[in-house]
Amino acid sequence: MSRFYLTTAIDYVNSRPHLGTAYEKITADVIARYKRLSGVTTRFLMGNDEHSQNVFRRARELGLEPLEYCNRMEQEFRGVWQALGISFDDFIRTTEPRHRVGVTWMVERIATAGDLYEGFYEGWYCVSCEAFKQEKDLVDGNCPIHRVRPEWIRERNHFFRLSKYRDALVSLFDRHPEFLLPDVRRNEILRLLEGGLEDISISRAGQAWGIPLPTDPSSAVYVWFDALINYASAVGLGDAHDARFAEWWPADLHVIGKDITRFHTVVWPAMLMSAGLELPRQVFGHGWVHLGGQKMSKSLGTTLDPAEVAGKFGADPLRLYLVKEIPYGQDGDFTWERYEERYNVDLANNLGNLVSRVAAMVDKYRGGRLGAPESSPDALASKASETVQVYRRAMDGFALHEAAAAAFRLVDAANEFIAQTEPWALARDPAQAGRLDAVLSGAVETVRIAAVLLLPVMPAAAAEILARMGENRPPASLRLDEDTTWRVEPERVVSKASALWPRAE
RNA sequence: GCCGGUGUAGCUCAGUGGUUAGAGCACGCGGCUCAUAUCCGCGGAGUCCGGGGUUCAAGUCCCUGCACCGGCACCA
Repeated sequence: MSRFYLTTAIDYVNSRPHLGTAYEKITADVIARYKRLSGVTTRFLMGNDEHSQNVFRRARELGLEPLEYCNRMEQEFRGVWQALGISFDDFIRTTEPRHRVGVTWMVERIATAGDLYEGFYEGWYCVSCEAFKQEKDLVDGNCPIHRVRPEWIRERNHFFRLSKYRDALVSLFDRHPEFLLPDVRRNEILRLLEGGLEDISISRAGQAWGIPLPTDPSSAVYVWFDALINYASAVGLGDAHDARFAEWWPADLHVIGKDITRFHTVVWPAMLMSAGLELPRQVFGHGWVHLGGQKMSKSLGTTLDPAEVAGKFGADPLRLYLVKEIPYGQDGDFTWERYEERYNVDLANNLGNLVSRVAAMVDKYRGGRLGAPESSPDALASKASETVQVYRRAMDGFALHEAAAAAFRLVDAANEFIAQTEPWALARDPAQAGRLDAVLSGAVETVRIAAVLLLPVMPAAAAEILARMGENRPPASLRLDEDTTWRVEPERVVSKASALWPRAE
């Protein structure tokens, strides 16, 4: 029995999720739903990253205990994900005991392997920020936020022997070109590896907010070293006899933003190698969603609340836009103008209107009930079958945008078919009754197949369309193989209802 | 600075060395009336960033210039 374990990056909780964060979860959700539709046992993990000094500071600003603050933020995040129809199976928080167990185990294993040593981390430290600053981030030698000169601090902490794993990583990329997609990200990492690796510090001294380093409890595990481990701790890392870990590790796919590729394809595999664990099979670094050509930035206030966007036309139109209009792996752009355009074209005019006209004709000419057609439109049936092929190939290669576009070409084919066969003319001629049944059945069947293909992208809308087309099984029980095969039903009950997506002006 | 990417219709973008370079939107014309003023068909529209080169043949390959974007290790 095949299984698929996929994850997204866990999110800092110092502010509510923005559209870019939502983009990652939506595309991962499309992949998860596609796998389930394909009959693959799927586990989809998401979560929150809570051990950050920014989170600690934010909580204090609000006069809250950090954990109390994180509890509130968890509800905020879960609320947004629910509104967007994200079908995660598990949600991990890095403050959970199961994560602490995993991190502790991992650090101990790495230490046992001889890959942990004490050293000194040096850098510019801004007392007001309580954080180290990069040289390049300083403005005239001062902290850009507090406008004060940071102190040069030398802090004793613990290093991970990342450099030791350079050759093994080069070999990994060599043997598994598919390990990191898209290719542009892979090339960047290969160049980084060519330049050699330095060991990295994985602890911070004297921080109370974090997981204590097992080998030196006065230090905390640095936040991102802590964070990466969530993928494994969520399935029971830390207990060799945990059945869930044996079942689900390694992950099949980490979906992440392109900015954190290095952590996932260099540091994380090295950590796993050191600990003697299997490596994730694949990492996909998606691009950014820009706003009107501008990079989204919290500090510049150029962010967009996904709940606000979903509030306009619903979650499914937003999901469709992000999936279909942005080639997966590249950067994309969101503007309200373009969003409204795509809503009107794809949903109001094409898919929505198609559902309306088909249902209306079955209602008007056949009282909502279609008998067995004497024949089936072969051209349309082969178009459907060809579309399914294209769709599957695209989805399997993470070309989510092409898969969505393929489904909409089938919608176009149905509209074209109706224009050519003119059911309204057939309805006027009693001698053409059999032909009318065949035409209407063919149209309904095409809409049904298109809706099955759209289930991963627009789960709620596709389910509604299926119900209107007379599909009475629950969407979760449908399977891509059998349920996208052209059918000739002895009877179809089609329901007419209000417009799915009224045109926006 | 080094490395990489992008530049194609008014807009957003496709385009394996091989007829007359395509799609969607926008625009114009025609058709239909089942449908959410929707749908279907036809059409106008391009110095494929500039310059050189390879080739029987270049939007596509090579060199070069310009413009914009990204990456360059403790930024999830």
